[in-house]
Amino acid sequence: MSTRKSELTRQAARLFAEKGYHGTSIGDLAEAMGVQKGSLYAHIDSKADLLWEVARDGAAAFHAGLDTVPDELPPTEKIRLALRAHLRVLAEQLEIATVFIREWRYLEGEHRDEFLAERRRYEDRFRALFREGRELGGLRTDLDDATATLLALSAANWAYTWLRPGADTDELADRFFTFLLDGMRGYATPA
Amino acid sequence: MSTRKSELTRQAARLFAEKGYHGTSIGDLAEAMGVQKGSLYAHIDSKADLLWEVARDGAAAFHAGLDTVPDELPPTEKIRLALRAHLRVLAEQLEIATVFIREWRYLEGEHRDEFLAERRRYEDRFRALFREGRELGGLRTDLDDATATLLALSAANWAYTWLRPGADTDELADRFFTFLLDGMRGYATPA
DNA sequence: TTCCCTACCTAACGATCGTTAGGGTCCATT
DNA sequence: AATGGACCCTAACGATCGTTAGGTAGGGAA
Repeated sequence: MSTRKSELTRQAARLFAEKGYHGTSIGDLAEAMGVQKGSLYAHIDSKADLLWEVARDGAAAFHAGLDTVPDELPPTEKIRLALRAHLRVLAEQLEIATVFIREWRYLEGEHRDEFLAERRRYEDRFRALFREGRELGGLRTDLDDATATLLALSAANWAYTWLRPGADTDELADRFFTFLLDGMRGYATPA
Repeated sequence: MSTRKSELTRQAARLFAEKGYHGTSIGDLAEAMGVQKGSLYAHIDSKADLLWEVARDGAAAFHAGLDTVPDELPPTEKIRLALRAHLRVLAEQLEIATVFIREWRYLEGEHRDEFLAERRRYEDRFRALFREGRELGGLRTDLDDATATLLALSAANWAYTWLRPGADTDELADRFFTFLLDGMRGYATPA
């Protein structure tokens, strides 16, 4: 892949995250590249394709994050590392991640279907960790793992709205993990 | 307020939520109203004003939700009811809530500032509940209430992406509440 | 030297954008 | 009968939209 093309998708991710897909014009992108807007079509077929490429890169980044979690660890430890991986991708590639989380919905047709499949697969991989934790130990045996996954992924996804690039996401992920596992109830006040 | 005007803001909320603010044209709005696009300007000054009105309605709805939580209850109970209120607003006014949560960022100038102030105030009201829980009992005395609030509000906000109108949000809120308070760790596996 | 590829240019296309001006119709109130 | 307000129309404005066609400059490979 040529240098110029990858620079263009980088700028696209930045602008789509900042101004939204529909709020970003081809002219904006051309200006960011220091080029006339017609010149962009040497690199892309359409604006929609650009969105697709950024969204696809985002999906790949999040999946790659989960891939770093070793298989043989205890389930709860894998959940902790999965949270770390998710937040790390978010902080290190915030603009691409923002497109993955928020702007993907402007995809149309096959691209949209393909994206949704990848996104569902990512959520399923996450969900499997909680099921594993319930079945193999670490988590409560009566765990509602669908709700548990929802809670964890909600926290993980919403972070794109407030996470600052360069933050210590490992420490933050561990704090979230502790909350999710142990809760926040006071010791002296049972149910 | 005239019937037509409020119908227009209703349609605006619906379309902004569905297609995004920049993805919705004045022509789309006019078509939804069964009217020529120029005719809309008898009711509004600009498209931006319309976004502002929907966002403001959203802020009012969420604040009104928190207002229903009685003051004299135990802190943890207030947190449970606050979660219920938030999810109820979400489910009952999903389109307005979506604008409140996602589309507000296309506001500009004073409207944007005013919105952000209301939003911050809402988060502060939420945060106060967790601080109260730590100080007055119910939550752990060593609670990191900033992170706790973040976790709860993340779950509450992200719900706009998957919540279906008409869902039993009270039961769902209680499930989230139980998770947040008691965690998901298994009894046989202490830290 | 010739050839091709990458990269960008200029110039324009038809469509659509948000917005405005001026006029018209209906109806309730006076 | 006259008034005024709510509501909508037509027609157009200048700007901007995404996209295309055809041409040019430079550099590395043949």
